[in-house]
Amino acid sequence: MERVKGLPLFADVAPDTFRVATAGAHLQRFPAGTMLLLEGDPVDFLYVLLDGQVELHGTWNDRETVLAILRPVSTFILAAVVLDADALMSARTLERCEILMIPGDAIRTAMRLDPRFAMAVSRDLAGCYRGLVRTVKNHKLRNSVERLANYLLALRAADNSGGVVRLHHEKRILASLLGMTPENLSRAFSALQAVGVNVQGAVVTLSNVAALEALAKPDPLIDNHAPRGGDIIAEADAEVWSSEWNRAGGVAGARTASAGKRND
Amino acid sequence: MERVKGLPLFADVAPDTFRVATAGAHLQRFPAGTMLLLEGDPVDFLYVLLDGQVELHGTWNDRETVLAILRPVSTFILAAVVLDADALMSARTLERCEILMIPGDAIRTAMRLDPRFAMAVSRDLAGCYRGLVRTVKNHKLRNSVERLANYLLALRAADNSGGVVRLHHEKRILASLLGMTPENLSRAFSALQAVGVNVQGAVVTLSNVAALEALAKPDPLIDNHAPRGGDIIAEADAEVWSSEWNRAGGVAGARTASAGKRND
DNA sequence: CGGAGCGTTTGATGAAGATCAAGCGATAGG
DNA sequence: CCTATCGCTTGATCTTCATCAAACGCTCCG
Repeated sequence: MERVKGLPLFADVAPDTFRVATAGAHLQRFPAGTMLLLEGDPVDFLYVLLDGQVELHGTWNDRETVLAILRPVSTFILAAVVLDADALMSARTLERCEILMIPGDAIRTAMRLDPRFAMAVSRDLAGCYRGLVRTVKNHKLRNSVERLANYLLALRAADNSGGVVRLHHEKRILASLLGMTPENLSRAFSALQAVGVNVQGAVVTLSNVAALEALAKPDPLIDNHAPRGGDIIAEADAEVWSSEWNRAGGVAGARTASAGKRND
Repeated sequence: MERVKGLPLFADVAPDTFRVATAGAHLQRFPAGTMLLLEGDPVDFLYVLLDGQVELHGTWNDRETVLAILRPVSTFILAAVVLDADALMSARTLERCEILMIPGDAIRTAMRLDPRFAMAVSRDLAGCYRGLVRTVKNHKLRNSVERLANYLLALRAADNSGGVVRLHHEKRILASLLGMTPENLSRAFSALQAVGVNVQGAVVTLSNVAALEALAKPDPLIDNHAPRGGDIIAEADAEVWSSEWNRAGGVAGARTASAGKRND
């Protein structure tokens, strides 16, 4: 429960509101591979992932694509809860998970009672929205090798790791997340050997980060390199971090220069 | 000003809040082709499009893609305002526009004062978020001909038009929005001739809607066919409409059947 | 009226990515 | 220990989409 109170969503909230919101909430454990929610289902609960990994995916016409992979602590399907609408994504556990389920009614009631909570919900949603904007830009503006290269750099930044990065998921899931087939992910990795990327199972070594960056051309307006863990847990925090880092000049103002050039 | 008060964002709000929020707001006219905002810029205002068309786009590495096209009445870059973050998208007028600009501070202050307003902001953001989820699914799960087919059907539903649909934008902009080149949009239109689609400038005639639907396989979890205009102006309203329509069974429960099949 | 400019279309070609098929390598179970 | 399974890789082939080039049709304007 303390971990829940520590969530950005509840951090700034009056004790009464917290009680209202978490009334009827229950903690539940799920085995790996459990369908938590099927797209099209009405959404009765806000889910808070406390431990494990959850995959959000969408299907159409016998095709399936992974839309996001969540790691603790994060909330999901908040948007559907706010609107009391049907889920647009399905949710499935990738590992054994510990999840807090908060009734949607309680959330909506708490929002009406406490403007600080409503504000926190807005911030959370705004963060998720901006995350999706980044996703769309990533997919429409880059090819698959570029997406993979930037994914590796983002992972490096998030985990504050040096030249060795660990993939957190199976490669076929990563492939779907990045919008390609497992075969092409494999080929994309080989293509990145030329810039010092080597793969051994889940362990990826980046022996030439400069070359990788030259190929990837990471952009703070697509890739959020906020270091996760510590202060930054919610998307919203990462977004604010990104803007501030950007304003402070980022990497020697590299972005500023290119922004000026674009001003034609 | 009455049109602003009529926005879902302000509809349910106390008069005091409305005054706070619109303090310092000013109405402005812009000619066609004006850059309202460049990605990476700090966002000082919430924009409310009252007349004209605005394009939101993103750039990377000399490539550019259209992310959304807005028509009145709609607000934009609300997410950046809520977080006081930098813009992730650039905004450009496509025609002469009439735009209300509300200082971001005023919005954030109003949210803290009035939970109903904060709730309205949350609903708006949730609606936009779900719109983007639909966009991502559309792009990752469908090829270009399928995207065009569904775009035409959505246009038909939105405008409540029969077999004749009018494109609201230049084809090269539509192409970018749908994630393809102008050349391929042209070819996609020719491919759709086989299912009764004919193009003459901006006028598209759908002489065989059944065949078009068989090819497009529209899905309420990707395509929101809420009829725009009338009650439904904001994305959030459209989302709620979609869920309710879906629960009521939609087109003879077509969706329900396929959802059941997916339950394997 | 004629021509410049622009958006669109059409065709030819090339690159990126999907699919199909087979083989590799680890892990789990008999 | 052997083998079945599963995820991953590799190669060959095909589809989809982008690019390049040229022509068409339209509007605007001298």
